[in-house]
Amino acid sequence: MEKLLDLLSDEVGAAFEKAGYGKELGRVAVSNRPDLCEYQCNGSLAGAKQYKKAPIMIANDVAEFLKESKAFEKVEVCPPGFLNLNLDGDFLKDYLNRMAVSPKFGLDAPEKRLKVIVDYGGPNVAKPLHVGHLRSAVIGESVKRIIRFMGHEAIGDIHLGDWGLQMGLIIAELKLRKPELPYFDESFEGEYPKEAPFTIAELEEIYPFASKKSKEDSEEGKKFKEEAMECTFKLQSGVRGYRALWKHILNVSVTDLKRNYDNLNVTFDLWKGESDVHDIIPGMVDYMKQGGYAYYSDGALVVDVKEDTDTKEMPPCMILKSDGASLYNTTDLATIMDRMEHYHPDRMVYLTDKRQELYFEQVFRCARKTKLVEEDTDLIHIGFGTVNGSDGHAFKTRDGGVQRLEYLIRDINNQMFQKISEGREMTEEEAKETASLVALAAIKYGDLSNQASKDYIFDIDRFTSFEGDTGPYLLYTVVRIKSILKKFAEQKETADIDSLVDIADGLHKYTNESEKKLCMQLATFNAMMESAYAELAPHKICAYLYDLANAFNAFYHETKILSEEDEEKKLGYLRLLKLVQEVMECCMDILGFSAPDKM
RNA sequence: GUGUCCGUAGCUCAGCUGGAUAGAGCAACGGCCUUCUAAGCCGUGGGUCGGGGGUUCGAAUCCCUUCGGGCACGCCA
Repeated sequence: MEKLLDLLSDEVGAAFEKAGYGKELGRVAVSNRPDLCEYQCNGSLAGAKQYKKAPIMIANDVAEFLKESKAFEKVEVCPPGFLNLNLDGDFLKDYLNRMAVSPKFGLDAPEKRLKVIVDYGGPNVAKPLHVGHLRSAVIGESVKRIIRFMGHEAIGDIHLGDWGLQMGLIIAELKLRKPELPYFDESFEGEYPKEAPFTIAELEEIYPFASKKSKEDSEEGKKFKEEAMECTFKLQSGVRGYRALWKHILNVSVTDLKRNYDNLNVTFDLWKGESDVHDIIPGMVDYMKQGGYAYYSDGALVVDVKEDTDTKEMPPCMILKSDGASLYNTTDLATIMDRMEHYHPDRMVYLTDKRQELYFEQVFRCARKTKLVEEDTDLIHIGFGTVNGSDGHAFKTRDGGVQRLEYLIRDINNQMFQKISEGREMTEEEAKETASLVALAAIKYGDLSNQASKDYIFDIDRFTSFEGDTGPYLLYTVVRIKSILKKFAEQKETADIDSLVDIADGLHKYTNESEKKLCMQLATFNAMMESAYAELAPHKICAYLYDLANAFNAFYHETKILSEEDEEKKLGYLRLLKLVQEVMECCMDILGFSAPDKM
C-alpha cells in the first residue's frame, strides 16, 4: 500500500497544481518543529524563485486548496512560507486499519523477486569465534532477513575458511603428536575410523600452537613450516589420508560453529567454503588467460582492473601468486563463478570488515571484466567497522588477549541471569531462558543500532545496565503489552487473545495526543522498511523500534487501558496494543532477537 | 605520497536527497509506584555541529580549504 508521506505529498502536490504551481513542490516531510505541527511542506520556499513570487503568497494560495483536503485537520501558513500540517484523525484511523490487515503491514511486494546470496560469517575452521566475528554474523543475519522480508529470495552462505596453509599447519602438528594414526601411513588401504582423533578443544589448542611455531625464526620453526606446506600440498593434491583427516577437522569444527551460531540465532543455508571451489580454479585460470584478461606481472598472474574514471590508484587483481599458488582472490572469484553456475543470483552481498573495501572493489571489477557475472549482476560489499573496547581501541580481554565470543556471551548471560533472579519470581529454568533472550537482544541491538560502517564501542557495562536506548528496553515494552493482553484474556476467562482482540475489527480514532503520536509512528512502517532495504541498513529498523517503543510507553503511562469503562474504546486500545506488539516483534525478528513473555 | 572514512553535549551515538529553536541514551539534578511490570514515565541543566572560506532567501547537511584521527594501498585474509 501507499506510504503515508507519499499520500500526503500527493494531496499537497495536487493543491500546488490547482493553485498553478508544480506539484513536485508538494513534498511533505515529518515536522522538525513538533511544537508547531506534525508535518510540513516547504515547497513554497523552494518555488519562490521559479515563480518570482513571495513564498508566503504561494503558501497562502496552496493552503486555500488544502482546506478541501480530508487528510489534514489543520493547515497553517507560517512566515516566511512554511505550510504546517496536522493529520486528520479519521484519515489516520483509516490508514492504520488498512495497514493492520495488509500483508507485511502495508509493505508492497517487489516488482521483481530477486535471488540474493548473502555471504557472511566467514569463520576459519579450527579457530574459535571471537568478537570480530560478531558483527559479520549479526549484521549479515539481519541483512539477510531484511531482504527476505522485502519479498526476495535470500540465501545465506557462511563461506568457511577451510583450505590452505592453516589446514596444513594443523595436520603437520597432528603428525608430530600422533604419528601412529593411520592417516599418515600412505600405504594404508583400509577404512579410516569414523571418530575424529581429536576434540574441538584440542583442535583449538593445536592451531594457535602450530601457527606460532611456524613463525619462529629458529631452525625448528622453519622446518615445521616446510612440513606444514608439504601437508597443505598433499591435502590439496588429494592424498587420501590427508583428505580424511581434513574431513574430520571440518566436521568437528563445523559442529562447534553451528552450536555457536545457533546461540546467536544465526543460521546459514549454505555451509560452503574455500575448499568447494578448489577443483574449478584451474579451469577458471585458463579461461582468464585465454580470454586475454590475465597476464603475468612480476611473476604473478594478474588482471588489470583500472578504469579511466579512477581518481585513485587501482592495483591489479591478483589471480595467482608468483609461486603459482592460489590466494583469497582466486577462491573468491571461483566462488562467484560457481554461484553463477549453480544459483544464478541477481545479487551477491558480502559482509566483511571495511578494511577489505579496496580488495572487494578489485574482485568485483575483475569478475565483471572477465564476464564471470552478467552485466546486471549486482555485487555489493558492506564493510563494517571495528569492535572497540571502552578505551577506544580494539576489543581485548583484561589480560590483553583476544576475547572469545563464546565466553563473552556466557558472561553477559550470567550477569543477566543474576539480575533477573534478583527481584523477580521465576523458576531457575525460566530465568535462564529469559536471561539468554534478554542478553542476546542487548548484544545484537547494541551492535545493530550503530551504523554498520562505523567502528563502535562494545561497552559491557553499558550493555548490561539495560536502560534507555537498548535491546532490553524494547523487550520490556513488548512484555508490558503481552502482560496487558494476557490479563484481559484472563478477565474474559479465555486463553485465545487473538480472537478476543482481533485487529481486523478495526482500531478506533485516537482519543489523546500520545495515542495519535503512537499511531503516526506505526504508520511509517512501510516507508522505514523500504529505506532499510534500499540501504541494507538494520540500524534504521533499530531507530524505528526505539521511537515506536517510546511512543508506546508515553501512551501507556497516560492511558488506563484495562480499567477503561467504555467497552468499545477499550477494545480499540487493545487492538492498537496488539498491532504495536506485532509490528515490534516483526522488526525484532528481522534484527534477529525476540521478546520473552515475562522479564 | 594516493585514496577513503570519520570529527555533533562530559561519555556513547542519531540527524547529513539543505529549511523555522541541532536530537536521543548514559552520567548529574528534581519529580512520579494503594492503580495494566519503575528494565518505566515526566522535567532541569549541558553543544561556536573540529577551524576557515564559499554556494543559497536559508548549511550540521552541498562545494573548497585547513587541522586532527582511523583505515587501505599486487604475492595475507
